[in-house]
Amino acid sequence: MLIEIDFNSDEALYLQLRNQIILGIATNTFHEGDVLPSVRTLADEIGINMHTVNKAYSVLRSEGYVKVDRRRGAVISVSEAKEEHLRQIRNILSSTVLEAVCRNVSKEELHKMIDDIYKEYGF
Amino acid sequence: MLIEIDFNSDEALYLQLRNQIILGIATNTFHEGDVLPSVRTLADEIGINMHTVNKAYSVLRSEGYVKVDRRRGAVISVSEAKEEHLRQIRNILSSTVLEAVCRNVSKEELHKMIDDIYKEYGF
DNA sequence: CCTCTGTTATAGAAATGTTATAACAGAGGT
DNA sequence: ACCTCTGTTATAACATTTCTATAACAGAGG
Repeated sequence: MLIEIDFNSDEALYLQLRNQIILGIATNTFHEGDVLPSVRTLADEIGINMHTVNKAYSVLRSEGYVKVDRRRGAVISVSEAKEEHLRQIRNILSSTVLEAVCRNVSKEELHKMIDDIYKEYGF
Repeated sequence: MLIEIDFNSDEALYLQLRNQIILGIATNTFHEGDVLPSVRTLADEIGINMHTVNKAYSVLRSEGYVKVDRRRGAVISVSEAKEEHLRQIRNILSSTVLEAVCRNVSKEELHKMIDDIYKEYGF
């Protein structure tokens, strides 16, 4: 998978990397059980430090997207704690809804946006 | 309005403040034209530095939630550049949708969540 | 044994967040 | 005129976070 990092972005490198990997999982570029490149390999490919990649992997592990095996490396393994995921996503959505309400964006418009995004990615 | 700041949160103080004010606007605690407390007053009330409040106000201004008048202070004035707001909200939603897809959260579940959040706030 | 994993421990540089003083210009009230 | 209230600007200092750089360690496999 092509990982694209924008060094001019104000988003932290390890978060960009996290997001790219989540994108990869969502779009089926990475499948359950796939092994991500080692921290050193990926760091070299992207041209960043090993520890930055390690931080991204640690975040992904703590969020339940990968399991890290000392011998095999980081393996895609999406947690199935759905209740917790729902809570987490609800939290993010809450902020978005508040901003939408301020901007006179209706519930229906948000629904449509979500549908559009699903279509856009072909889900 | 009661502004609640959590000093143990890992979220920056100025962002917590920004979010609380957006919450206030969304829930109609703050209305169009209302004047927010001066940076010094609010800083004293909360117990933080004037510049931190100023940063929150600056962010809110750049995002189109308030207009800052040198004589009157920060006045609630929600921008009406709806196209831009839609783009912005769509961006935030995109990340959320990707995470949802990874977690096997369906489009319908997201719709329901949004409806629930709207209900929760009484919109 | 050698090499590959992630992990840990330091250390330093750079950027960001927060606080602290101080001063300025503009507007309103007295 | 004077005082006081706005936001704004300019410094400075400090803590935290982010990113890099080296180095070493333990576990597993060839």
